[in-house]
Amino acid sequence: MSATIRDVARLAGVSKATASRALSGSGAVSPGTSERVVAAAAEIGYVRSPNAASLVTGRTMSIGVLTPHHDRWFSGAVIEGAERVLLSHDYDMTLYTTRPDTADRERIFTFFLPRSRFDGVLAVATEPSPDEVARLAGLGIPLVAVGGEMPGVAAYGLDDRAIAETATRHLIGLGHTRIAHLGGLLREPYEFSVHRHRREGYLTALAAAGLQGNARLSATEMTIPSGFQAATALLSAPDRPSAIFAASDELAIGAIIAARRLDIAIPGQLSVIGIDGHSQAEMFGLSTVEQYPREQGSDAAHALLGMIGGDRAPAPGYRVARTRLVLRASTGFAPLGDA
Amino acid sequence: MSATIRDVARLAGVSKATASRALSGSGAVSPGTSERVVAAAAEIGYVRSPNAASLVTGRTMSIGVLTPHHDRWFSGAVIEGAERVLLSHDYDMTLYTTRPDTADRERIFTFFLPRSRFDGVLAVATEPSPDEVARLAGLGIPLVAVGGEMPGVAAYGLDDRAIAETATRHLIGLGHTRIAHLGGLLREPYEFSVHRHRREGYLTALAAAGLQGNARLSATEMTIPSGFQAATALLSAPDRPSAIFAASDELAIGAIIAARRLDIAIPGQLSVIGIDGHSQAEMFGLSTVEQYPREQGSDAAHALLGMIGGDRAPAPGYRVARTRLVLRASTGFAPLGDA
DNA sequence: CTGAAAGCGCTAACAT
DNA sequence: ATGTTAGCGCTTTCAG
Repeated sequence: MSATIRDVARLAGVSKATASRALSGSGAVSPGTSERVVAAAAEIGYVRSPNAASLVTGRTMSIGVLTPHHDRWFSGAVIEGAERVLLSHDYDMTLYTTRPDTADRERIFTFFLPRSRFDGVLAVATEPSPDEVARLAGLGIPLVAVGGEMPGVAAYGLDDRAIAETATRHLIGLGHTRIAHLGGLLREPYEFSVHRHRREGYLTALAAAGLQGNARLSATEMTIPSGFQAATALLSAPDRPSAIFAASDELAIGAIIAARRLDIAIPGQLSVIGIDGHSQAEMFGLSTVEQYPREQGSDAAHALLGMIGGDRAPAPGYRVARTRLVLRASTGFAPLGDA
Repeated sequence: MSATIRDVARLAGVSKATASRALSGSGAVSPGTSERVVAAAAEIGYVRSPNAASLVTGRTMSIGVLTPHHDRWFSGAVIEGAERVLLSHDYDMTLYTTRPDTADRERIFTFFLPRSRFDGVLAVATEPSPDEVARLAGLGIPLVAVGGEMPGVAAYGLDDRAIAETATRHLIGLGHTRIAHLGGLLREPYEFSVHRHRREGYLTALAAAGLQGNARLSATEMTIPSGFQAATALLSAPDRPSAIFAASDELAIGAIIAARRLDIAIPGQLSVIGIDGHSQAEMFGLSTVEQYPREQGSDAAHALLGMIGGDRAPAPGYRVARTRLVLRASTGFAPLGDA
C-alpha cells in the first residue's frame, strides 16, 4: 500500500538501518546521507508506521483516554488541552466512554486497554472501582487522572473542599441564611471524591457560621436540565432558599433558568453561585469559582509524557489546580430582607 | 511485559499457529484443543496485540475520527452512537480535533492519518478543503462522513434545504411575515453545505410566500452564547422580527435567552424554531426539527465496518437521515397582530 | 559511519 | 487437525 522504509532506503541508496537512523535522528549518520534519506522520504511521502515500530521499541505513540462523557464542558476542555500537547509530541488519543455500569465500560478495562496499544492512560473525571484501579495498575504503564483524586495515582484537580467553602462563605457574607446546595450524585460505594468534597465544604462553611441547621441538600446529574429540575423542586417549596451554591455551573445555570420560570428575581430574591467558569457563565451573569480544565489537561499530558520518557516518575499524588472567584450579577446584591 | 501468544501456546501445549487459530476462530481446530487454548489464554490474561496482528493482516481494528469540536451536542452524540457499534466489533476510535486553520489540523492530515493506523475514517461535521479530500482519498481506506455532504464520499445527513423550508413554512403558517434567520457561518471558500442549504431553504420558503423582501440574515458560530449575541442584536433593532428560524437549537436557545433578557415574550411577541432536538430543547420549550445524531453515528459506523469487511462498497452518496417536527411553546401562538 | 542479521507478536501459506 | 516456515515494517545489536 503506502511507502515503507525499504522504499526510502532504496531510493536514497542506503540500507534500511541507515534510513531508520537518519529518519529518527538517533544513531550517527553523516550529514549528507541523512539529507538524502530525508529527501527521499519526503519525495515518496513516507510516514513511519508506529504500529510496526512499537513492536520493537515498545512505544506505541498513543494514549488511552477514559471519560464518562466527552461532550460535557469539563471533559471536553480537558481533552482539548491534552490533545494539543500530545499531538505536538507525535502522540494521539484513543477515546473511550466509560459510562458507569455499562457492558462497554467493562470491556474497555478488560479488553481494549490491555491490548498493548498505549504508552499511558489519562482518566478524566472517571470514578474507577477498586477492581478497575487494579486493572489500570496492572497495565504497567503511566496513569494520570484529572478531575479528582485517585488512590495511588498522579492526579490533577481542585481543592474541592476549600473552594466549596469559599463559595458558600461568599453567600453567607451576603447575608444569606437559607442556603441550599445543589450537588452531584454520590455514587455508592465507589465515587470520585469531587462531589462529596464540595458538599463537605458547603457544610463546613455553614457550620462555621452556626447555620448547620439550615443545610439543604439536593443531588442530581451534572447537567443543565437536571439542575433545572432539581432547582425547580427546591424553589417551589414554601420555605424556599434565598441562595443556592451549585457544585457546577451546569447545575447553577439550570437553577437560574428555573428561577426565571418561577418568576424569582436574581439576585433580588435568589443568589446563585457555581463552580467551573463554564462557557455560558458570563452570558447568564453567573458568579462562579473558575477553573481552567484546558490547563489541567495539558499539565496532565505533560506529566504523562514525562513519565513515559522515563523522567523520575513524579511521586503519585494530588496536584491542586488554580481557581479564581469571579463575581457577577447572580450574587450582585444582598437578599431582600428575609422574604 | 504482558502475555504473548507464545505463552498461551506453551501453556496449552500447542504451536503458536494453532493457538492463533483457536483464539481467532478462523482455521479448523479440534474442539478439545480449542477449549484448552481458550482456557490457557484466560488463565494468563492474554489479550491479542492488534498492533502486531495488523502488520500481517492489514487490519488495525481502529477508526480515525475527525471533528472540529467533539464537545458540541451534535458531534458528541454522533461519536457516542458510532462508539457503541465500533466497540462491539472490537474497534476503537482515535479522535482528532480538526479545528479549521490550525497547525494541528494540517498535521492530522499529513502525519497522523497516513501513519497506517486506521482501517477507516469517520468525518463528523468536518469541512475538508479539496486538498484535504484528496489526502483522505489517498489513504486508500474507507471514509464516511456525517453531518453534511462530501464530494464523492458516503455521507449521512439531513435534507437540509427541505427541513429549513418546513421550519420556515411553519412560522409563515403562524401568520408571521417578519421572519429572521439565525444561521451558521459560511466559511469561504470551502464549506460544508449544511449552513448554506438551511439558508437556502429559508429563502425558498419566504419566496414561496411572497416574503422574499423581508429576508433577514444573521450568521454566527453554532453555540448558545453566539446565538445569544446575534439574537440580541437582531431583537434590539427597532423593526425587530416577530419570528426567528435558527439553523440549530444552540442558536435558538441563545435567542430565547436573549428575548427573555429583553423582555420580549415568547411566543407572544416572538416565535422561535430551531433544528436538532438538543438535550435542552424541551427545557426551553423550543419547537424544533428533531434529528437523531446517535443513530447517524451508528449508521455511519455500520457502513464503515461494512466497507472494511469488503462488502460491495455502498456507492458513495448521500443518505438522508430521518427528522421530525416537534412543536412546543416557542411557537405556541400566533403573533400579537403586527406589533 | 554504515550494512547485515535478528527479532518484536502475530498470522498465512504450506506441509504433513 | 496441527506444526513449520516465512514475513508484515520497523529498530537494534553486532560487525566492519
